[in-house]
Amino acid sequence: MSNLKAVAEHSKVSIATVSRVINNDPKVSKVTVLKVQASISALEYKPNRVAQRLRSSKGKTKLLGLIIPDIQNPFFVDVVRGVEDYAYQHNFAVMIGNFGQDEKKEKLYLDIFQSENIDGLIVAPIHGKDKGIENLVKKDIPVVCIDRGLTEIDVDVVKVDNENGAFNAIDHLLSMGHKRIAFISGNFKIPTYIERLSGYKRALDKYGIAYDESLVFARNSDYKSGFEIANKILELENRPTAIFSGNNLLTLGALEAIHAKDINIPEEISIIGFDDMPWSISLNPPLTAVRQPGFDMGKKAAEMLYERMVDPSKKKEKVILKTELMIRKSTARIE
Amino acid sequence: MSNLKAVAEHSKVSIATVSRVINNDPKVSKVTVLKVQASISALEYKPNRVAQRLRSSKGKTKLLGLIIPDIQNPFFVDVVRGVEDYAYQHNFAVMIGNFGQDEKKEKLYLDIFQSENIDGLIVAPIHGKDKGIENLVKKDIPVVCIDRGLTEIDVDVVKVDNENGAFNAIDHLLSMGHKRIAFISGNFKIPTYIERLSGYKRALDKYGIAYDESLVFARNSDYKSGFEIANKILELENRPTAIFSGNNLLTLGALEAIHAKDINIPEEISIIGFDDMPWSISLNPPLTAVRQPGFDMGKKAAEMLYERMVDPSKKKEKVILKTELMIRKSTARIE
DNA sequence: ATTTGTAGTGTAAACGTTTACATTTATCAA
DNA sequence: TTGATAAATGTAAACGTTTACACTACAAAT
Repeated sequence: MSNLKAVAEHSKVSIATVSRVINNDPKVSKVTVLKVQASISALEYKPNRVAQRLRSSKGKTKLLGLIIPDIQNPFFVDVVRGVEDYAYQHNFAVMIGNFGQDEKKEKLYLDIFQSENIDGLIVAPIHGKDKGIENLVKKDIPVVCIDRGLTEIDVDVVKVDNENGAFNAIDHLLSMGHKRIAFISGNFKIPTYIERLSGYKRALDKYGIAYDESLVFARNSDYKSGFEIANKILELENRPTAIFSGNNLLTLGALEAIHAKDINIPEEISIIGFDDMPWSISLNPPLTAVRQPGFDMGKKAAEMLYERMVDPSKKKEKVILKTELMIRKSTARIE
Repeated sequence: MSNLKAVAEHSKVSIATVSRVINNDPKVSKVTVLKVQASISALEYKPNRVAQRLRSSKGKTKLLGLIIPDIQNPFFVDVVRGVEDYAYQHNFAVMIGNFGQDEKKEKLYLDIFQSENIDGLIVAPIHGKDKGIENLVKKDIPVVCIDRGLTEIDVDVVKVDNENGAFNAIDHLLSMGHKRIAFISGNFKIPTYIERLSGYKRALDKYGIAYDESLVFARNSDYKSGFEIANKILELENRPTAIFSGNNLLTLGALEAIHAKDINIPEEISIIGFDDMPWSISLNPPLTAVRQPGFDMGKKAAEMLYERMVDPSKKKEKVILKTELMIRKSTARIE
C-alpha cells in the first residue's frame, strides 16, 4: 500500500502538504492541489484509517460501534439497517458486534470497540445496571442505548413504549373474552421484559382478573425457548386460551410447537406476538402482532449519537417511540 | 485511557518490558511479570488495538472483515453467525459491512476494511468479476468468497451446489405433474442465480419440456421484488401451476402476494423456495424449501480464512456444500 | 583475572498519519 | 527599495505500540 510519503515524493512536496490536500485544507495553492491529486490517483493512494485514528482520535475516521443482543432477531436486524442507513449517508463505518445475550461476549465487544477508538457506540444493554456501558459513558465516549435503558446513570436512549405495547395486546385479548393468557417472556433481567410484564398486569387489572404467576414463563429470548415453553403451556391442564409471546423468535418457536400438536389458531388458541415481521401476514394464520419501528429506532439512535458527538455536553435525551397493534388472524373471540 | 507509558511508570520499568509482559514474552523475569501485571490491573490498562494494528500489521489484533449482500436475508444472518462463532472462539473481532446489493456500497466497504488493515476478509461478491475483490486477492490479503465465487481469479470459495439444488426442486415439481413452473430469480449478474437457472433448465430438459423464457423473472432479491413479480405471475393468462422462488425474501414476498389474492397453496398453486428458514414450518402452508447450511458455510469460511492467514501460499480451495430439499406442504401433485 | 555466555532490561526507531510551529516565497504599501 | 504581511510549504513531534539492537549484571569457563 502506498502511503503519504510515496505520494509526497511522487509530487515533490512534503507529506504535510499531501495531508493537507487530503483534508481539504484551504491554504494549499490550486496548482499544488492538482499536482498532488494527480499523484494520489496515479499511486491509488488511500489514507490508512488506522494511522488516522491513532493520530487524531477525534472523529476523523468516523467509526461507529453497534452492539446488539441477537442478530437472529429480525427486529435487531431492522435496527442495524436503520443505523447503517444513517451511517452510510454520513460516511461513517459501522462495526457490529452480536453478543447473543451472553454477558461475557458483550463485555468483550465493549473492550474491543473501546480499544479500537470508536467515535461512538450504539448498544442494547444486556441489563439495566451494565457496568461496562456505564464506564464508557463516564469516560465521555458518546453512547446511545437502544431498546433498553440504563438505570444507574443518565444516558441517551431510544426505545419503545413496552408497557403500553403489552397493555394494548393483552387488552385486545381480554376484550375478546380471554381470561387465561399465558406470557412467554425473555429473561426478566432484561428491562424490556419487565416493562412488558407490567403492561400485561395492568391490562389484567383493568378487567379485574387476578394475576396468575403460573402463567408467565421466562427463559431465553430465542426460538428454542419459545418452542419449549409453548410445549409446556399446551400441556397445562386447564390450558390458557391465549398466548402473548415476548418477542419475534419466541413467537415463531411457539408457532412451531402449536402446529406440531395440530392445534388450530385461533379456534383453539389465540396468539399475539411482540414484534411484527414483514412476513407476519404469510404465517399460518396471519399473525396479530405488536409492531416496533426497528428501522426508525436505529436511524434515530444514529442521529442522536451524531449529535452527542458534536456536542458532548448536550442534555441526555430519552426518545420513546410508539408501538402499533397489528390485528390479523391469530386472535379470535372466545365463547 | 492509560497507556504503556503509564503502566511502565507505575511499575518502574520501561515500556518495552510492559509490552513484553502483554505479549507473554518468556524472557521477562517472574518478579517483573508479577509487578507489571499488578500495575496493569491497578490502572485498568487495555492495549490500544489501533496502535497495535498500525505497528504490526501481521495479525496481531485479529480483525476480520465480513461483507454481505443483504442482512435482511436470514440466510446471510446464518452465515454471519457461523463466522462469528468461529471468530469468537479464536479471539478475532469481526467487522461487518452490509452492502444491500449496492455495488458502490460494496466498494466503499472494501476500501474501508482495507484501510483498517484487516487481517482477512470474507465476502459474497456482487458478481463474478468483482475488480475490488480481485485487487485484494492480488495484494495477498487473505480472502474467502462465500456463496458466490470469482471467475477471473483463483480464490478460496465456500458455496453450495446451486445447480443441483435448483434441479432437485424443479425435478420434484415436475415429478408431481407440473409443467408450467415460474422462476422468480434475483439479478442474473449474481452467479448463484445463473447456476440456479441452469438447474431449472436441466430439470426441464430431463422431462422433455421446452424452456419458456417468459416464465422466468429477474429483478432484485428482496421482499418487494418477490411480491411484485408474484403479482405479475398470478395475473398471467394461462397461469403457472407452480413457482420456484430464488431466495428467502423473494419467497416471503411471493407468499404475501398469493395470500393477498386468496389463492390456495398448494391446491391452486405450488411453491418451492430456495433457502429454508427455521420458521418455514410455521408458514401458511409449511413451506417446501431448498435448505442451504448457512451457519456451516460461515464457519467453514472463517476456518479457511484462518488457514490462509497462517499459510498464504496454500493452494486455493473450493468447498461446495450440499443443499437439501425439505418437502413440506406448499407443493402438491397436479391433476 | 579475563573472557564468554546468558538472562533481563532499556533505548530508540518504526508504523502512517496530523498539526503546531518554523520557514520560505510572493504581494504590496510606503 | 525596504519592510511588513499574507500565503504556501516544510519540519518535526506526537499518537501507542512492537522490536531490533544495545546494554548491564552476573555466572561459568578458561
